Amino acid sequence: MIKRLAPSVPASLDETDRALLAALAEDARQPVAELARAVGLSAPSTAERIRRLEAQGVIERFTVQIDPRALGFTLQAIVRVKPLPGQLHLVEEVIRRIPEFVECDKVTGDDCFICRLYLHSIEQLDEILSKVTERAETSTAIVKSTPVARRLPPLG
Amino acid sequence: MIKRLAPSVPASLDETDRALLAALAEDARQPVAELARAVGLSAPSTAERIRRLEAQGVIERFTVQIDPRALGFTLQAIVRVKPLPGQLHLVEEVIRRIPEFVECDKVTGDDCFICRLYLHSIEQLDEILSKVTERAETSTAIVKSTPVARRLPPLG
DNA sequence: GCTGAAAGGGTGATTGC
DNA sequence: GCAATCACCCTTTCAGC
Repeated sequence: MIKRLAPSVPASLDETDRALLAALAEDARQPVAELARAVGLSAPSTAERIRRLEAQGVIERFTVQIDPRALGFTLQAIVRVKPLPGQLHLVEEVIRRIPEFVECDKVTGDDCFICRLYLHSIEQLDEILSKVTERAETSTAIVKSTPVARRLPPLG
Repeated sequence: MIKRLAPSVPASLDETDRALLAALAEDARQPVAELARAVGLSAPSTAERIRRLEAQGVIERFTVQIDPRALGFTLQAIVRVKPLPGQLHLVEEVIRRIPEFVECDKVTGDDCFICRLYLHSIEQLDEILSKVTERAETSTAIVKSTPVARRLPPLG
């Protein structure tokens, strides 16, 4: 396992690093030789850069992207959650414990949390939200389509 | 490259598949032999399952998770966007073209789009939103913390 | 589905430029 | 930073069970 620096250490990335990250994001399993060709370096140099990007914490992990629909999650909802007075921490804990909440951000403004839910059915939405509505007001939006799927931020 | 089926083909996954996906999500680079140990199968069988999961489209891709802070994106915002009459498609196109919008869902309800922005500074927020506000009303929330970072949906 | 073995390829380290 | 080499490990594929 590679020793990582603190995550917020400012990394100075050149054009090659950015190209490398883009290529890795697309296919993290391609051979180093192929990556090297893509970024215009030799294989050893490329391998070295990948190690460095990992050590710097720029690359957090190598992972697989899983299609939620293939797992039966045919529905996505985005829910804004505004805890009732005194319920903030408890609401956060409840959300954390319900695995269908696949993402949750605490934000400024009236709605304290904005969360993403993966669901098998619309009935399940009701079932899950009922665990929250005793302690918070919720506002639900069903995802109809995704014009921009999670993508890389600009690397340039 | 592996031939993939349509993404929405219902995959019937057993416990072993789910364990395998969880292990891969955590570290997609670990040797098949290690994965095999984790799920209690032999290496060849495990490799075969991974191939099948790819062919079924359950695994969409092998990728790297990149820390946006390491790229200098110290700020995240979630913006609800409600296009003015007749501006829906144009707004969608504008969002698509601005790379700082790293995610955008079209949803039911009054706010047509819910988007995530990666930003270098608060000034940049203003700059980017100004490209949208001619054609839509926006409502912005700044991310203060992330109680639940993008995680796997329940595999059970 | 398993084991065992063989073949091929990629990786990682080293050396020298 | 590059190129070349070498040893090692991993993967893949094939038998046979």
